[in-house]
Parts: sequence; C-alpha cells; structure tokens
Amino acid sequence: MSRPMQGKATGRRERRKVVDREQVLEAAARMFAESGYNEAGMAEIADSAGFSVGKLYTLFENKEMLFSCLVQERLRQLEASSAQALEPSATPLQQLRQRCRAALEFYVGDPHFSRIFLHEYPEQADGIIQQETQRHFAIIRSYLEKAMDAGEISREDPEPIAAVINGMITSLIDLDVMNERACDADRILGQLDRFVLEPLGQRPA
Amino acid sequence: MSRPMQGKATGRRERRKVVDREQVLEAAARMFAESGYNEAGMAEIADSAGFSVGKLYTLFENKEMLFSCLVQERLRQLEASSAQALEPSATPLQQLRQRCRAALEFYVGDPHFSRIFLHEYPEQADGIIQQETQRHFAIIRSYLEKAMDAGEISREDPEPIAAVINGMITSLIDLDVMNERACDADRILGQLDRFVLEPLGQRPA
Amino acid sequence: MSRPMQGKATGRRERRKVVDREQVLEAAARMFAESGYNEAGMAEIADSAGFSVGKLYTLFENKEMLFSCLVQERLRQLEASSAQALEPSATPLQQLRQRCRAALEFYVGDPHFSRIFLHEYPEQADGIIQQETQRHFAIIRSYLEKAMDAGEISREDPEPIAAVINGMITSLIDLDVMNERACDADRILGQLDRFVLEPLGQRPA
Amino acid sequence: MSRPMQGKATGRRERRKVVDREQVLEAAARMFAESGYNEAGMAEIADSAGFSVGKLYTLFENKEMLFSCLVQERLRQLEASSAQALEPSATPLQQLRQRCRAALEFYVGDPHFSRIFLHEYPEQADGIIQQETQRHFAIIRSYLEKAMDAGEISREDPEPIAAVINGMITSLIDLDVMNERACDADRILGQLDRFVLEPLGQRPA
DNA sequence: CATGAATGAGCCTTCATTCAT
DNA sequence: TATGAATGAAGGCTCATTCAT
Repeated sequence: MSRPMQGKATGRRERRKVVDREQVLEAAARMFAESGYNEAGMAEIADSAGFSVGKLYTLFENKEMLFSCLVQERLRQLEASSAQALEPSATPLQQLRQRCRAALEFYVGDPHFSRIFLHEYPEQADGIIQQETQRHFAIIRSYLEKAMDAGEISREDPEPIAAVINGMITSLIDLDVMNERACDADRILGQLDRFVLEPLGQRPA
Repeated sequence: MSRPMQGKATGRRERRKVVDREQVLEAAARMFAESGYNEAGMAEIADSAGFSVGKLYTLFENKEMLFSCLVQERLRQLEASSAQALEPSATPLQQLRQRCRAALEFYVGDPHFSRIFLHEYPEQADGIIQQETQRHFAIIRSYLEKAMDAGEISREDPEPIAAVINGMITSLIDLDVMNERACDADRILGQLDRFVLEPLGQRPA
Repeated sequence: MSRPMQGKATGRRERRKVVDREQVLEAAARMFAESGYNEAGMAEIADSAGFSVGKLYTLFENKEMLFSCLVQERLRQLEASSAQALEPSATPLQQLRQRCRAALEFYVGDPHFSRIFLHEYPEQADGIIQQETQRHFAIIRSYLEKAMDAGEISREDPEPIAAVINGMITSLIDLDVMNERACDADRILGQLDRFVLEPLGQRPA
Repeated sequence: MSRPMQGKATGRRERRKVVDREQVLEAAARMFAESGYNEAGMAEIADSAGFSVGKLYTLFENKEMLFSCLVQERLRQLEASSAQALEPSATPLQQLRQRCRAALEFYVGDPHFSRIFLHEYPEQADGIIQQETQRHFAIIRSYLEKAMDAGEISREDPEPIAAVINGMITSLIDLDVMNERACDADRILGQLDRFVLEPLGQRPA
C-alpha cells in the first residue's frame, strides 16, 4: 500500500541495507587487515562496525561471504575509479598506463584492503580472489591486445605479460607496506614503464 | 658398551627423528597446501604422515612451530640447491640469473610448498615468512650491488629492483599454478631477462 | 525507551546471570565433590547444570576460576550467616561459640561443598583456599584476642588456638561425612566447649 | 637351577625390587608434594628417581597404585617407629602420648609426605587414605579404650575423641607447614596434653 | 526486523600406559 | 628384564552461527 511502485528508486529499506553493508565492510577490512582472516572474529567486526552480531548475518550469509563481498566490493570500486581515469582518446597502451595508475592510487588510498588483498587467501574464499584476479588479468590483457592490434607493441601471448604487470605492482606496493612507508604511485609507475612498457615497445625493433 | 663413542655419526635415534620430521613436513606441506593453515588439523596431518598425533608433538613443539619449520626447512633446501647451481667464475649478473633459475626449479619441483609459500601467511607465523622473504631480498640485492660495482648495470637503489624480480617470479609461477599447468622455468627466466635484466643493462646508455 | 534508568535495580540480564552462576556453582559443587577437581569435566558440569559448555565460559573465565568462585562464594555465604547469628551483646567468647555454631550448621547444610572444602586442594587454586583459610583464622583469632582483652581467657599466642579450633571442627565434620552420617552441630559444639573453650578458661586458675 | 630353594632369604632379584620401589617412592613423594597428584607426571617421577618410565610400571601397576603404595608404605614406617617408641610398662594414656609423639616426629622428619598426606586426596586413591586413616583411628581408639578400662579416663565413645586428637595434630602441623616454619613436636604435644588429655582426665571429677 | 546470549562441534594439546627392541 | 618412543583417548576452550525475545 505504502509503496505502490518501486521503479528505479530503491526503497528506504534497501538503501539502508546498502549503507549498512558498506559500514560493515569498512570495519571488516580494518579487522581482517589487523588480525588476519581467521583471527578476526565476527563479534569483533560487529563491534567495530557498531552493529550487533545478528545484523551481520542479515547482511551477509556468513563470514566467508562477508570476506568475498569485501573483496568484490572493493575491486568494483577500483574498476569504477579506473574507468573514470580513462581518457577515451588515448592509445590502448596509454590507457593501460592510466588504469595502472588508478589501481595504484586505489591501493594507496585503502591500505587496509591492500594488506588483505595482497596477503590473505582464506582457503575457502579462494574462489573469489582467483576469479577477481582473473578479471583483472582479462582487463589488462584486453588493453594489451588492443595495443597489439594498434601496432603499439609486438604481437605475443598477453597472459604472462599481464601477470608480470600484476606481480610487479603487487610486489612494489608490498615492499612499501612492509617497510611501513607511504607508497608513491608515481615512482611505481615509473618502474612499470621502465621494466614492462618500454621493453614491450622496443620489441619489434 | 653398545655405543662406545659417538663421533660425527649421529645415533640411529637421531637419524630416525630427522627422517620422521622430513616425512611429517612432507605431509604438512600437502595438507597446508590443500586446506590452508587453519583448516589443516594436526590429526589430519598426523594421519596423512602415517603417524599418531602424539608423535607430531615429539617432533615439533606445536602447530605453529611445525609450520615455521616447514618454511625454514624448505627455504634452506632452496638456498642449498641455489648455492650448488652457482658458477663462481660467472659475473654477478649471470650468478643472479643462475640463482633465479635454481629458485624457479625448486618451486616447480615442490608445488605443495610453493602453494603455501606464495599464498599463506598465518598471522602467527608471519614473522618467519617475512624474515625469510627479507633474506631472499638481501641475497638478490647483494648480487645486484656486486653487478653495479662491476659496472654491469647502472648504480641505483637495489631494493625496488629486488622486489620487481621477486614479484615477477612469484606472479609467473602463480599463473602456472592457477592454470594447473606445468611451470616452465626457462620461459619464466626468459621473461626475467627481457623485463628486468635487459632494461637494467641498457640504462647507462 | 524500555529502560530509561537503571538505579539500584540491576537489569533483568544481570539478575539472570547471577541466578545462572548460582546454578552452575551448585552443579560444580556436586561434581567436584563426587569426582574431584581434575576428574570433573567442564562438559559434565555443564550437563549437570543443564547448560551448554559455552555458557559456562560466559559465566566463568575458566575451570580454575569456576572452582575459585565456588569456594569464595560459599565462604561468603558462611560469613554472612555467621554474622547474622552473632548477638552483639554477647561476650567475645560467646560470640566465638556462636560463630562456630553457624559454621557447623553451614557445613552441615551444604555437604557437597564441605566435601570439597575439606578434601580438595587443586594445586592451581591453592592460593584461594589458603587465603580463605587465613581469613577464617584471622576472624577466630580476633575473637580470641578480644576475649583475652576482656579477661575471659588467659593471654597467649592466639594462632595455635585458632588452628586447634579449626582442626577440631574439621576432623569432627569429616568423621561424620566419612561415616555418611548426619552431622550433629550440637554434639560437635559440645566437644569444642569441652576440649578448647573450657581449658582456655581454666588456665588462669 | 641357580636358586634351588628360596626359604626366608629372598632372592637377589626380589631384594633389588624392594630397594628400587623405595627409591621410586622417595621421588614420587617429592614430586607429589611439589606439584600435586595430577600435576606430577609419571615421566617426571621416573626421571627424578633415575629410572625409566617402563621400570615404574614393572614396580607399580599404575599411577594410582604408586600413590597408594606411597601412602601405605609411609604409614607402615610410622607404625613401626611408633611401636618402637612404646614403653610396655607405661599406662595406656602414656602410651597414647608416646604414640602421638612418634607420629609427630615422623611427620616432621618427612615433610614431603606430610604435605601430601595432609592435603591431597586424589579421588581415585581415596579408598586407601580413608582406610589408612581408619586404621590410625582404630589404634588411637584402642589406647583410649584401654585407658577407660584402666580408669584413667571417663568411659565414653572413643571415636570422636580419636578424631579430635587426629584433627588437632593435623591442623597444628599444617599451620607450621603453611608458615614454612620448622615444626616443634614438643610444643604440639603440649597442646595435645592441654586440650585433650587433661580434659579427658578431669571428666570424672 | 534487531539483538546478543546460547550453542556445541571441533581444535590443539597432554600424558598415562604399552610394547617393540 | 629394561627402555623410552609411540599411542590416542580425553580435556579445556573458542567462535561461527542461530533463534528466542
């Protein structure tokens, strides 16, 4: 009666739920990063988020799904900000570089999540991380393939190159995290240029 | 009477203990790789090793130490085989390459352990893995520094380069593990040449 | 809205917890008395109390604390009923006698606890029992000292006398417990009069 | 062949066993007193006695029996030294006093055992201690009964009196043990005179 | 619909006892 | 017969999940 139609405007209820989920994920990221997946308890997370334990279970099926959602949500955010950073007029290689910069800045701006994403693989939630990593690979690969089509880089199997790019970014961020030092996106991007993009361009020569 | 002196030849007892430890570590590597640190139970490990639970506790102080010993033992092996692969007459850069090949072959030959080492960071045993990673970094760095001294590569901060090398190897092995595909040390080594060693040499130009 | 202020009336929650603790202590007293501290398992106690194991750990930090609380709680009760039995107008020696009667009646009325208190000294919880025994001694001693001040008994070291009183009560209750016979507080009190209080009074003569 | 007859002279084998048992009991008394019945492990006891664990199980059926034997053995010793201290020409009441002195001196001379005997009742071995305590009671009672027959003390139920004597001795030794103070047999005996024997004698008056 | 106390399966660890050497 | 390493049942405790309020 009160909500005769629902259209695009999601109900107050639904919107509330989304906000609460965000808040829980925030807290979960903090706790997982601080103590690790197994060591972080649902009670602590609930507490840290200012909710009851029961609420968590209305928002997420269980602990594993909470973790999965955290990963997925954050990577969706990364995707969004990457997309925004993209200049449509740029060449595929330039776009790849823009995407990498966006990713770096995202990681830097969300150290809690970075710590989790780079270090923790709860065996159960493995699937999600693998899947998400695959998606990232696919995106990087698509840029590489377009760049190959455009003749910017030599034609070859893009998968290992995507892996190299991914691994390089990961290890350089990790290095900064381990040294508890602020992470400089520009410096890392410089190394990416030097060790991957430039060699790729030179190949045909 | 039976054992008048003991000299270098360790007693039958000691040798047996060493063999048993090895066997348990084998099983532990398998179980940790299959199910993760927390999910693998001491009972399962014992079972899988063909021992009783009690035996495990005569060989290792507790679960955490078992994991630590596994990591340390395997990395000791890696170090040993790396050392053997080293040609003393080679240049520092060639030696670095030899070391990387040895590491690659070790990882390839011990997929159980690779899975653990690359993925699992039980918060408690964190110290050991970080420590060992640091040791690896230090070794790679020392080769890089020697190569700089020898003028093989340009002089610059070796730490991020070590990180790049490590990250590249890790991600490429990981890629093969994820695709459940045999890992080709030569191919990875080729990519290492192309994306790190060659750019490093070209710099001064 | 539901609980605008809380004043002295503890919340329903708190009261419930107190009741549950009492119930668990009841069961624990039974089990400890039946099987001894080490032989009584938390699961059995939980079962016997009609609670889950987990519940026990929300009420008491651990098994040792459960035992400690049992001892402290019961002795607190003893103290309370002793205090109530005291006639302020009585002489110190009469008060001591009143106190002993109260203690006897308490032991008689709580055979489970008596069995534990008189027999079981779990090495770990030793501290509490010794401490409580000391407190009892101190109380008995203070009556003796007041009686000495009042000239009711001869002045001398009150400590061994307190020990004698305590030991006599203990052994006489123990005798009844061992013979599985109801314990007659009056009879024991009579023996206390005859063997301690009268000789003490006669001394100066 | 080697031992054609055995007569009263026990074989070398048997004598050895007796000596070994004594040594184990010595160590067990030490460990039980130090850590309590449950906390003292068979391995520790074996170690402390200079034997293997296996040996313990050839000398005693199990841990419980070891404890029982310890109690029985020591109390047998007490009985022996008490018997020796007895002057046959003395009156029953004097003999009781002699016996109590012997007991006191025994406890004082064997603080390890005293600590166990006075404090620890492993539920399982309960039977033995109760039984032994009963035997002690019986002995004390028999002196009391003889003294009644001889008209030294008034005729009445000897059991509670035996309990009083026992409890008084126990608590006074305990007091010294708790204060970690050397235990003065004469002082305790004086208190026994004052609080039990003298009142008993006065009764008929 | 929110709460958070209750649940209980499952884990690590110990240690009395056994038995192959 | 002596040894002491191996055994594995049992125990204390945790924490993800549920459900009565």
